[in-house]
Amino acid sequence: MRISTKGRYALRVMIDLASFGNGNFIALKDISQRQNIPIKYLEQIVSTLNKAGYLNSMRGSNGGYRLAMSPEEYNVGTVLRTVEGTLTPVECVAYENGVTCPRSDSCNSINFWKGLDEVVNKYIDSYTLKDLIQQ
Amino acid sequence: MRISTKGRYALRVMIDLASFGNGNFIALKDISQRQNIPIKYLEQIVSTLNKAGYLNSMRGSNGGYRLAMSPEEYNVGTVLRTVEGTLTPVECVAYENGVTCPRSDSCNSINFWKGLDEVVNKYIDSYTLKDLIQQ
DNA sequence: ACAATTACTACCATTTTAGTAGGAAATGAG
DNA sequence: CTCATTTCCTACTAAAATGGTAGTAATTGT
Repeated sequence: MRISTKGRYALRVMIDLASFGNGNFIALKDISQRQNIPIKYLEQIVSTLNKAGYLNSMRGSNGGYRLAMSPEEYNVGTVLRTVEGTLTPVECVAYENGVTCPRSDSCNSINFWKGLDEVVNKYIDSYTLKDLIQQ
Repeated sequence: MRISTKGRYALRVMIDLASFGNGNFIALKDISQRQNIPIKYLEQIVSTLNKAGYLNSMRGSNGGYRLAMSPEEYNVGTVLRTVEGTLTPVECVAYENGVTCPRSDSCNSINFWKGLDEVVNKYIDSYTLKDLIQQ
């Protein structure tokens, strides 16, 4: 039931960009130093966030990343789901379009798990990046 | 953010005992067959539940396990936490008696994570074993 | 005595996590 | 135009966690 470093680091990157960015491009080198996260690992995480459209990037000297939107427009849940892949507590909750678990007919717990998935997502979706910065 | 097989299997064992037990001792062999879970793996999980006092056991022929209480007295959250170890989304939330994360002074997210921990535990604690059986 | 069952402990293959590593492509500065 | 700096892309890897297997001792009813 743990959030991996990818999820935690992703939030820290977003918080860092929101706090120190001010609309300018920030190099990963700087974020890496401030947040004490290996730059090569950061690259991978930021790449995912970038492809998802949450960041703007620029190469070359003076390059870096910046937020694509303002902090209150980022939903923490969206960011976490993007880098973590999925947050469903059990696999069957993630099943789609008609696929069902082989045990589904005798399963007593599916509604319990779906409910857990719901409260988790509802909670993390109730936070924006701005909320985190203001802590 | 996944619940491991230990947690899922533990719930299925408890549900099985509640459904087929009727106060009698049920051998793991039977539960293993009904639930299609390897008996040797079940032994480990059930051992944890037994040591926690949730089950009564008897050795020898006609031996097995039975619930130590009635289904409505079991809290699903308690069972899950017992077999899964901890359910905290990030390590620092589990810290106790004064131990703090080295980043705690610059951390914006601790309250967010604590809140997540709370909604998860509150939800799973709102279910009893009886609730699951009645699904 | 013996078959059936729990109790205990060690081991192990696979998957996931948390990185490392190397180089290509782009970009601004000089 | 060249060079330092930075993102972009892909492959690799050590360590930990997961999901079991395996063997054997102890207990109990028949």
